[in-house]
Amino acid sequence: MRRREQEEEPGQRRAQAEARREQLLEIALDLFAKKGLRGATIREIARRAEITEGLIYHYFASKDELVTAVMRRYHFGPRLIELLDELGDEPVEEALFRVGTRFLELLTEKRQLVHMVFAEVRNNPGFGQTLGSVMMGILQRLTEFMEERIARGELRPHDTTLSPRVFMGGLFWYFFVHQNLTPNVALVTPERFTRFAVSALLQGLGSEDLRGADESLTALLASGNTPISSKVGTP
Amino acid sequence: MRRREQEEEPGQRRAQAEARREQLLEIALDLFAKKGLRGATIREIARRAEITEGLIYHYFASKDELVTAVMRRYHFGPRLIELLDELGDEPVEEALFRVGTRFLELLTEKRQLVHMVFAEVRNNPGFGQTLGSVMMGILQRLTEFMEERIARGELRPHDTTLSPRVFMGGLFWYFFVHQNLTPNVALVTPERFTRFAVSALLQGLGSEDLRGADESLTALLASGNTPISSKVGTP
DNA sequence: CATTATTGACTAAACATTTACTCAACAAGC
DNA sequence: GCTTGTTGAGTAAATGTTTAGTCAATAATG
Repeated sequence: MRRREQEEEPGQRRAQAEARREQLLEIALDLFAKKGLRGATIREIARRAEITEGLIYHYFASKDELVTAVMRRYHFGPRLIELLDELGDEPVEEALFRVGTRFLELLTEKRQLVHMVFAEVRNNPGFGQTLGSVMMGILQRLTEFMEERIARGELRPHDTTLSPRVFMGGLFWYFFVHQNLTPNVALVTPERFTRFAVSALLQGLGSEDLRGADESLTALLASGNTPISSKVGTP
Repeated sequence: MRRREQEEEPGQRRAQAEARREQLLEIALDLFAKKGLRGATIREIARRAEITEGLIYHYFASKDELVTAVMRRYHFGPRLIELLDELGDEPVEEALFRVGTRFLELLTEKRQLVHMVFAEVRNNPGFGQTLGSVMMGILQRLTEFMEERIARGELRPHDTTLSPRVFMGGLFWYFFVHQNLTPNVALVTPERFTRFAVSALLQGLGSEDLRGADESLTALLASGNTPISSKVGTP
C-alpha cells in the first residue's frame, strides 16, 4: 500500500503518521466490537494508544469519521464476493463446501468488524445499507451458480433465490452461535458443520436419482405455492 | 389519564402505579430496541412517558435494573420452548413447517426484544447466557424430535445435533434479513421460506427412496468425518 | 362521619461524571 | 523556517442519579 518506489526515502515522518493512524484504526475496531460504538469512548482509545485525546482529532475529524474510517479500512465485502469466484468447475458439493468453509474462515478472521456491524445495524442506517448490498451480491452470485448447476443437470430445478439463503443462513448461524454463545453450544468444527450443511442440502437438491421419485415435491421446491399436505392450523 | 375524582375506587392508586410501570417498561423496550441500551436515555424515556426523569427512579432503582426488568417482563424463552410441544404425530414435513412458521411468527411478534438482545449480546454477558441456554433448549428438543423420526423410519440416520442448527439457522437468517436489511432482499413470505427450507432439508434427510442410492453420502451425514472428495486447499 | 396523619406517585432542580470536541502552544523532522 | 505530529488544559453538552419538596389518595383516629 505504500508507494515508496519512486520517492527516495520512505519519509520517516510520514511513515510514523501512517503507523499511528493504523494503530488508531486497529484499537478503535477492537473497542467498537467489544463495547459498541457508543460504549467505546475517545478517551479509552487514546488511553490504549498511549496518546492524548486531542491527537485523535488530528487524524480523524470526528468520532463518526473514525467509525467510517474503520469501516472503510476493514470492510471485506469485495473479498467476500471474489471468494465466490472459486465456484469453479468442481462438483457442486466440493464447490459449495469450499466456499462455505472459506466464508466461515473469513467471518472468523474479520469477526470484530462483523460484530460491530451486526450490533449496530439497527441504529446506523448506513451499516444496514452496506450490509444489505453485500449480501445481495453474494446471494445473487450464488443464485447464478445454482442455475448453472441446474443447467448442467447436477441439481434439479428449484427456487434458486431461496436455496442460497438457507445455506448461508445455516453457516451464519453457526458462526454467530460459535462466537457469541460461547462454549455452550459449539463443539463442532467449521469444516464439519459446513460439510454437513452442504451434504444435507445437496441431497435435497441433487438430481441424481430422486428426480422421478416424487414429482410433487420437485414442483413444490420450484414454486413454493402448494401447501405441504393438509391445511396448517393457525391458533 | 386521571378521570375519576370523587369516585372511590379502592386500589385506584395501585392500579395507576401498575399502569405507569407497565408503560415505562413498554417505552423502554421500544427505545432500547431502536437505539440500543446506551442510545436510549432516561431522559427520552421520561419525555415519551410525559413524566420527569426522577419518577423513573421511583419505579426502578437504576437504568440497569430497568433493563433487567424489561428482559424479565418480555422474555419469551418459555413460549419458544413450549412451541416445540406442537411437534406432534403429524408427518415430519408438516410438523417442521408448523413449528418453523410459528417460530418466525414469535420472533416477529417479539422482534423488539430480539433486536435488543442480539445487538447487546456481546456487551452484556447476562444476555449471552440467557440466549445461549434458551437456544440450547430448543436445539436439544429438536434433536430429540429428529431422533424420534429416525426411529420411525421417516428420516434416515444422520447427525441430529447438526440438522436442527441448519434448519433454525436458515429461519433465523430469514428473520434477520427481513427485519434489518429492509425491502432490499425479502419479497418472500415467512410461510414460503419455511416451506422451502423444510422441503429442501427433508429431501436431503428423508429416507424414502434415496437411502440405497449413495451410501457414502449417508455415512457422511452421520459421521461428518470423511472428506467430500479430494483435499481442500487452504491458501 | 369528619378530621387528621401517613403514604406514595410525582415534579423541579441540581448533582457529579462522562462525553465528544477545541485550541493555543510546543516539539521535531523536513 | 515551515510544516506537522503531539500535548495538555479546557468547554459545553449530555448522561445517570439524587435531593427536597408538593399534593392527592388512602388509612387512622376521634
